[in-house]
Amino acid sequence: MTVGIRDVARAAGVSTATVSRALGRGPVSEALRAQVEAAVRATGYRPNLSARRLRSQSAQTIGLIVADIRNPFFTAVSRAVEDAAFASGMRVILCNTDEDPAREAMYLRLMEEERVTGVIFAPTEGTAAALRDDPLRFPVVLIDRAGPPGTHDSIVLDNPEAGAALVDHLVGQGYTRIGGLFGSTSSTARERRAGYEAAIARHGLAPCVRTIPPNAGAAEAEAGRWLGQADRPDALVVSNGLILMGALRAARGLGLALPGDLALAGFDNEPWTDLVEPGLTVVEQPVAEIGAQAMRLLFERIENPDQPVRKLMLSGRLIPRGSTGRR
Amino acid sequence: MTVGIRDVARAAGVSTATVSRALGRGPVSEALRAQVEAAVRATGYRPNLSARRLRSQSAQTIGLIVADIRNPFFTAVSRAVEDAAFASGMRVILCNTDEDPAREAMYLRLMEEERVTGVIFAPTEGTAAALRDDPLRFPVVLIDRAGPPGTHDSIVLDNPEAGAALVDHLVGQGYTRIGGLFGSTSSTARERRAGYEAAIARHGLAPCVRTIPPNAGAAEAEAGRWLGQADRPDALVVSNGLILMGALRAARGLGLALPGDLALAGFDNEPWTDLVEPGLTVVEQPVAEIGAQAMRLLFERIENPDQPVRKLMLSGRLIPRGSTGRR
DNA sequence: CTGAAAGCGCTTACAG
DNA sequence: CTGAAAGCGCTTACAG
Repeated sequence: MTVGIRDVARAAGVSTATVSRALGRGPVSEALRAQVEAAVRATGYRPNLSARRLRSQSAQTIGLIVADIRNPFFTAVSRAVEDAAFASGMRVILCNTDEDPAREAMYLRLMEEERVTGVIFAPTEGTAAALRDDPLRFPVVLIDRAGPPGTHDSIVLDNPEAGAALVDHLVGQGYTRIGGLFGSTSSTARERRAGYEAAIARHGLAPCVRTIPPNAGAAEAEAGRWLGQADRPDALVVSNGLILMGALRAARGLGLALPGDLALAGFDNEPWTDLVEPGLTVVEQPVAEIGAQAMRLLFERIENPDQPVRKLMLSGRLIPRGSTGRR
Repeated sequence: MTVGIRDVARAAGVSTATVSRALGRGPVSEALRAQVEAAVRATGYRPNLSARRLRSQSAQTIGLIVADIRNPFFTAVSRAVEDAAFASGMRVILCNTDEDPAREAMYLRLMEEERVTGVIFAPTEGTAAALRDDPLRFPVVLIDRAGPPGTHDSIVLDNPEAGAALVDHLVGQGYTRIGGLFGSTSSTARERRAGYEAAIARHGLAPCVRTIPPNAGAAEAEAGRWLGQADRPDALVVSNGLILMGALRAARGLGLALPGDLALAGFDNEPWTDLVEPGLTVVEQPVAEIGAQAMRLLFERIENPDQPVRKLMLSGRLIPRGSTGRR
């Protein structure tokens, strides 16, 4: 019923091998190539990619496994990944894990069964750690969160540096009671926290940290409790864009003025962060660059499987705005 | 080198047919099933999905073709689609078209070659129109933009109703010089404009419309020119969230106060729209519902290919906020 | 440059 | 319930 390569071969008066060569880059005379192309048009032939993959042992497929595509960081990265894949004639399988190790395991298994060309993966800390004992069967580049040193290529923000930069900025603006609200599931949040703590110590200040599931709802609830207390901090550093939004809502809900009652600073230069009043001080991540570089690392790994493991570290850019105005 | 079903069969002391049945839902005795499972574990076997697809003629794959995953509407829809696919044991291939007909055509061809189970597609108007003459070879549900009546299942917002609702609301708040800034490439924008124009006429007002490429930059530029004129409108209705953001930036740039100098209302209840000052009046689309229902329509179409074409129309919800306060 | 033939790794009638 | 065998639709040595 559906037209296969044999039908095209018959219509063109050639062998299936010639059809295959004419459609690929095989050596075919111009005359036969034209006949084949005409036959393809006449029959409406579409090659079956499953058959092609099985035979050629090449899936031409990239897996993209992220926590949640709705997180703007991953949205932007996924777009860059898809663009690079498109340019290389590859398709992208999209997977959301919700930071659930069971879903992560399921999708990693799927990637094996798909015999994917490679995978871009943002793992939870537990899964990343497990990667040491049980390395993946396909080329992979970890994004946003690096795994154990030396096991897989990765591309991450310089998180300690960025966390410290926010503290330094706040100290420079005159704040001294600087709290930190960090996500609890990712190495990213932990590294940003480490940078925060190092800078706090360097300035001779007292650290004050709370950790939460990295979503806006949990952030708003926890920040609401915290900022409602009498001994609340006068500045808050948070570890991602969703938490930043939750903290802002909490401050608004308590009637706290920014930056008079509270300074607020965080991560991800999302378009809304300069539209709110006051604008929010953030560390901008080069999101498109991260996606594009991740694909570059992946392709180079595929090209040369035995090259040493690489870790690419990008610096964030501090964008000071009104939310951290001088105290 | 890689372990196949034959290796598992050998290790389990059974035929490959039995391994296949044990891994699927075929009839296998408990004893043999246990042997097979042990052999799978021992060998680390992973079924080859390309081979399985080729043989079983079932791709278990959904294609998702949208304009740009970074548009929050498509971000949310894609998440709902992936959730539904995951629940049904299917994978999702993600495609961004940038509203480029050439990219749309390329991805539709890819879907044919993948022999996908079905596709969720947000087409440009031109491509949607072409679907009438050359219907797709796979089940498809159009989202956000319906094609020509009766050719494909679709799920859309009641756009004329929503466009009119925004005008009615503005008129009720005392505005009379209501302009419309609409995207130029989608039927969605055209329908919202039609609703705007119908309501404007019904109220005996004068329509005033400009159209632009549907992105924030173009919206900011055009709104900036428009709102800088002496005879500028006192209220603006815009056709999506990106344009809304651009228009807000333009108003801010011109120093126009909302709603005193200008009322502003649009589409998509993105999280930031109630964080800016004043909050922005929007029509909220049931984004998760749209994604989930699209998948339901798709599965039902796959189940029953000959059922009549269905068009599911969902009403938006007007959320009045400060940006359209009483004149 | 071209064709006949083998085979990628599975599933599924078919027969028992 | 189980196995031997055919075949899904391609690509690719191999030989000419």
